[in-house]
Amino acid sequence: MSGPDDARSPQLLRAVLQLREKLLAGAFPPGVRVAELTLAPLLGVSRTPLRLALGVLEHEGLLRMLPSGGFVVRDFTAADIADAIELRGVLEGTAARLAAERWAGPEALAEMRAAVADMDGLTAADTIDFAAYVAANERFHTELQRLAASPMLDRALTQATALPFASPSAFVHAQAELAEHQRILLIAQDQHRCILDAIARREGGRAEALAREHARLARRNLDAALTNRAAMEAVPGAALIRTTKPRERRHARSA
Amino acid sequence: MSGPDDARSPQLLRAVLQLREKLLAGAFPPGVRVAELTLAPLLGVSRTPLRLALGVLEHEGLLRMLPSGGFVVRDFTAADIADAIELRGVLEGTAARLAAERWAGPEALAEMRAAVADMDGLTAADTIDFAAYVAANERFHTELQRLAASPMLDRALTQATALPFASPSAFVHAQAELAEHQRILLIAQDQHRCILDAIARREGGRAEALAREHARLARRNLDAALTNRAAMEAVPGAALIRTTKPRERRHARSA
DNA sequence: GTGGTTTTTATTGCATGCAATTTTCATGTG
DNA sequence: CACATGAAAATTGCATGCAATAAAAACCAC
Repeated sequence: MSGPDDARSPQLLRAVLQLREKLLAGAFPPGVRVAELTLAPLLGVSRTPLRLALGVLEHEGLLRMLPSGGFVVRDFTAADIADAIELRGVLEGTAARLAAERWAGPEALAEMRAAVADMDGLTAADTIDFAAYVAANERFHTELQRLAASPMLDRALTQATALPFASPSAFVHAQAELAEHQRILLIAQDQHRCILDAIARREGGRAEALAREHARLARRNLDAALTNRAAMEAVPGAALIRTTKPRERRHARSA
Repeated sequence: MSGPDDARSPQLLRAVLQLREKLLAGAFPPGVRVAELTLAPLLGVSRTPLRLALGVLEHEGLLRMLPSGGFVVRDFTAADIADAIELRGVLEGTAARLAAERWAGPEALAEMRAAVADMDGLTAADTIDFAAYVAANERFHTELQRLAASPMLDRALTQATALPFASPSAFVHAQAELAEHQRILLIAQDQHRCILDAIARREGGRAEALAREHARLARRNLDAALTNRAAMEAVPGAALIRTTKPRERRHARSA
């Protein structure tokens, strides 16, 4: 799902993985301070790698740095999420355009064609295998990124999709709770086909517009999920979404 | 120039600033390993904050992490820089579009108007005050970002412009060395005016297209500078640009 | 001289102690 | 009861020691 966490040392990796999981699961409510001395024994690592991990998670956007030092759990408004999705759309649109302009060789689009074919089969079935669909969807988006052949764009996309609800598959599970999920999935799949077609024909502008609109589908899912409690629960990182007004948290105690 | 380095502790800040300056000045050639024990005394900080600083610079893109641990100085191809500029164009285009859609209140555009007026005056003069122009230019781009009112986009733009040659003013100094610099500056200034006009009229699509093309001007400057040694020297971080083929650095010794 | 192996050196990653600072709690005052 | 003041506790940021590991050097066989 998220970027390459590898190439990092074991302790740091453990700390990042565990802490990220806890944060997304809502183990620490937004606004509370995450204290090193509290977390270190909890995660089974020392303060040094833990501090690095906190920096990583801050960079990912899950934590916010305090001016006086230390970190607090971030919260996200619906507007934040909408903007994150919009940003992903812009970046994937650029990836689609670059892919259309840059692919070369007869086999260049084979992998993407395979991913689309997979999803074709899955969406045609009566009951949808969501896990398999998510896998194929990720494959499609990863391939899009690869075809763009732009390390700089890679970096930007990695950061943009690091936020859990900005990832391409963020709302797939939530869709299962929605009445119109079958219809939405069919539309998404048609967009996949059209994007691939535009790339194959080197229609960069069309590919970009389509990829943007494809992300907008996630935005619509967000709007739908915001009025559907069961759907919202299925969104990763739901615990970090601010539902109430900027309420006065008298004492946002440490955790 | 770059993002908010504040809110970080003094030692870390010192390390980041000094090391970044040294890297951009070319104190360490690309490919060499930056060893903590070598740098710590050089920068006057301990290894702990230095390690954090290395992480920051890696995130900025100036350093690359080795699988075996440690960091090496990155190098950049012309294609990398072109893509970084293209990416900035895409993001600033999005900022311009959002600004057009979102600004409110009679005074919202005052600051941007002032920046444009400043540059109008400066470009009309016989000899151009480059320092003042750079300042006004930064003001314009900062204001564009503010008007977009999107924290997520802010993050992406901050990362994208962190690379020295991707910053909006990266090639202004290099322009001074080019024969056609006066003409280029006039074009750039006209683009500023048009972007502002499009935002004021809420013509989002036009604002986006203009901002993209505005970044393309930097791309043209890059192409020009690549064939002009004096101009290239004036580009920040020129020492990190790979000019030769991926030559075999037998022993890229530590520094 | 070249290639492979062992020894030596250098470097990173981690743990922990300490001082400075911030935050919290308690107390007193209007 | 609100608010300012001061003391106590907690927390961060930094420095440094140590073990594991990677890189380099030395060495030897061919």
